[in-house]
Amino acid sequence: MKEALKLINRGADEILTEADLKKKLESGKQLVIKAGFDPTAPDLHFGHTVLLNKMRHFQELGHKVIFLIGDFTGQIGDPSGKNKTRPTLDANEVAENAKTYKNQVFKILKEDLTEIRFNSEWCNDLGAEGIIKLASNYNVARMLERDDFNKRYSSNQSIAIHEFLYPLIQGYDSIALEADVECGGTDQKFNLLVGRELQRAYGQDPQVVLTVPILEGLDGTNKMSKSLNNYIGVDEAPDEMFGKIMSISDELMWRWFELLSFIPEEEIASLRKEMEAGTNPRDIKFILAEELVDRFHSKGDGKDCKESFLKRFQKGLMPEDIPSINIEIEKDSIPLVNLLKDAEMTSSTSEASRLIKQGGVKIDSVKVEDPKIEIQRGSEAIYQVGKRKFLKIKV
RNA sequence: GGAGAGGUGGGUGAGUGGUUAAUACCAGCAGACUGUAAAUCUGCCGCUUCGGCUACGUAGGUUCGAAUCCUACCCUCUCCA
Repeated sequence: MKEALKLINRGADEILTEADLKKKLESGKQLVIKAGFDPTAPDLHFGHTVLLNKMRHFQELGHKVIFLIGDFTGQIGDPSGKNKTRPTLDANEVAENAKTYKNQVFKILKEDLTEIRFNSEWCNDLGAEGIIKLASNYNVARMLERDDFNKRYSSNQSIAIHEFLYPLIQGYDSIALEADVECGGTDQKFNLLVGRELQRAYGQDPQVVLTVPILEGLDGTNKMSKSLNNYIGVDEAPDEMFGKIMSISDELMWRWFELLSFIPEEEIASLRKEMEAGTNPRDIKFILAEELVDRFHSKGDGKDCKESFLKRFQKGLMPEDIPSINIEIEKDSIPLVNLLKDAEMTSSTSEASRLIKQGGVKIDSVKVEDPKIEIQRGSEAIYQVGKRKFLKIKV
């Protein structure tokens, strides 16, 4: 029991309440562990894995994990006026996204102890009556306690009524699933607590709320998210993943060790001492990068990445596995700027021309000086844009 | 329903008829320096067939000329009912 609690506590931000958790664990029954995911963004990144790791811990203790896809909530769409219109998903897209999730989550979760569910299963039948009944169990004053509502309310920004419904529906999911524990990021704390109260109102044993810290993205300050483009996807190629991990700040490295690594805490502490004693922080970052690449690819890939990384940057060599593409052209030659755009190495010809002027474009390791050069048909070369983008293009 | 305030490039936010593709800051990108770190410095930061073209909520209008003036509409916020 002590060990179980220790495992669950590792990397957790808050457990509400630990006494309740202990009681549930002691009951000896298989607990239902729930966590919700957005159906519109099926690509998991490292930020999500903090949560998945925690769910995995419960599985190690024999409990059942429910990976809940909020397709019902996703259908309602746009949560706040400013965020544009969120595309509403049809059943096919949802199924497609669920498949993507499946391919990704089982890199961490145990398949036999995981159920993938959709909240439309029960929400579609809720009806107006059900929603009103649900809403009657909560009140506006409490709702306004939620941090983001509070901020918007006091700074005179709009809060749409249906935004109040989201936490309620999320809570209803817990009722439908009879969840024993719900896990989520710290930013979900309020919503998770609503679930707790609603379960009580519906005569259920309230769920334990477990929050995990939000992982900072590559920039080191903002939370990792796709829209900020500061993320590492679990599906990314080994080299890409390795490179991105190496590019994080030393500060952030320790945070990632804490939240993503499975290395025992004591060992992490001694690594920190090593660094203070003069070890190159880069070498310590290698340990992190290797571990994570191994986890999301195959054992040994991390080491390979490290080797090619060293080759590339210490000796200034090209990476080994450069993807290559063919570009068809109509005339006998094509301006370089257009080629780069067509190959999607830059987003526009203007950007390409800018980068060339700034010395950021190389062909076969030779810096391009003239933004107007043309590439002849039949040529094949390795193009480099910036430090990280390499592509072999055959014209 | 009434009165008022406001909607500017990824974000914050200047700009009230004319060198304004639009001040400034942040973010982002490239280069230098490094450990593909941070910090710092430098440059860039709408698109283009390089002739131009399209941009300041939307649609019209006034004008030689509008983000700036007028009209209608849409949206957000405040106060009153």
